[in-house]
Amino acid sequence: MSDKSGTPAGLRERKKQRMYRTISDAAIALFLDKGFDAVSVADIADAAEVSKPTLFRYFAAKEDMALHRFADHEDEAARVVRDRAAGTAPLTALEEHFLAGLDARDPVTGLCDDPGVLAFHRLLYGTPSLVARMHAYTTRSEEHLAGALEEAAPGGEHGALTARLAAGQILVAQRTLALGNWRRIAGGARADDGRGAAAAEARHAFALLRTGLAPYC
Amino acid sequence: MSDKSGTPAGLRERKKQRMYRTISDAAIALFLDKGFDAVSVADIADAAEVSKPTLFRYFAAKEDMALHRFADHEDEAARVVRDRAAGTAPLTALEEHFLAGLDARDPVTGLCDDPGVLAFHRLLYGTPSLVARMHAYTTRSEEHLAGALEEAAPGGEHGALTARLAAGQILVAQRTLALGNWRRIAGGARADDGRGAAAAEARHAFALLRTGLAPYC
DNA sequence: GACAGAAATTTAACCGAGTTACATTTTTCT
DNA sequence: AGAAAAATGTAACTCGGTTAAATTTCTGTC
Repeated sequence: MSDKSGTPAGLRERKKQRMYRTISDAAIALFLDKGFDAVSVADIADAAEVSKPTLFRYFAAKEDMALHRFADHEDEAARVVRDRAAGTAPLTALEEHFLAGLDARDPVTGLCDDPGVLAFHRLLYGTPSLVARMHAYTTRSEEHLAGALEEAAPGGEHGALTARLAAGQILVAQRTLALGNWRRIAGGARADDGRGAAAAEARHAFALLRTGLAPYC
Repeated sequence: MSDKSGTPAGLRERKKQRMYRTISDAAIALFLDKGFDAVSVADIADAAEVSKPTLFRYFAAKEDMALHRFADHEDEAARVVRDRAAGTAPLTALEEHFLAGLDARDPVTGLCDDPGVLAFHRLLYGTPSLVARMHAYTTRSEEHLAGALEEAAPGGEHGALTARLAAGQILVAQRTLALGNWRRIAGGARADDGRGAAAAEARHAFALLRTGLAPYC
């Protein structure tokens, strides 16, 4: 039974996948309860019922046990660009995707007052080493998006450079919007009440991306 | 003799300043020679002739011993905006400053083939933990620039948001340009030969900031 | 110029993240 | 069933960073 690539039915693979989740869940539960720095990897190993070296065969660093879920979204922006409807501009697709995320209270938009999500975001932004580690994910995200953008509008005098610049600017805009939303939520605002303002801000940010930084020219 | 703030003539203060440099210099020399990970903080302590706890009373982390010099440039962009000539737009001032940096072979532009600078950049970009740590500096730089931009063009519907977005976009553009320049230098190009292309790229990037991401609309 | 008190340094021990070597178990393939 | 391969556990280790307490060095006053 060796079905090559595609859907690996290997029992071992599924066990590995399950172990990822088990460790990640145990770690996040502990982090939320006591704070990142107050939890040792030995505590996590105990909770997940594995040994310490095994922990680090699944995750390269303690931080990744908390951030694992972000890895899945690493190529989200790139996918939105690649999977956009024919005739739709990349920026339009990204804007609509972000606005849809706002409506769905997607945690990555920052506009989400679910207590669990709120606690997780507080953990994230409140722990410098997690913020630092997340930057690595952002950087890869940027590279993926740059690749997708260059496919979308290839050539040109500075095609590759333009794609990299645009990718960086788009992601920095999304990050800025999400941080602003989260700050309001963390300050006690309710997601439902902030939706209108958040959408207006998002449209403003994308308009700025489209038409440039006129206020500073 | 207690001359308060201003220029602290304290002998102790000057000793402290000197110690910063001594440690930083010793650490960077060792890093360049053997690589960041192959140097232990004990090695640095020996070279700087201090004890390990003293090391960490001067620097919060091993990474900061290499990055200390970047802290000085943390508010450079903000200063350029604040100190611009009357009647000059912030973006214009920043563009001219970057182009001047290119001409001066300023290391922060990436266009510098001085062997020492090249080796340092190779160390920097080749060491993930240094890249991660540098992100903290970038973030603070962004906040400073956002503050300066809001002073420059206050008010507006989304004034504060616009300033934060612009700051992020400007710095991501500079970072992208510098990385591109460095990659060419690291690939063997000479700074003198690359200056024209680098300047063209810089102008292109700032034009994009001014007029928006038309290619993706 | 001696002296009391504050600040900086050293020593030694400690904690936690991450790694390594090796023996043991579990899974896969034949 | 059985051999090869992969995953796990144990124990010990390295290294970054911190802490406590004793000691030295500097500052300012009488």
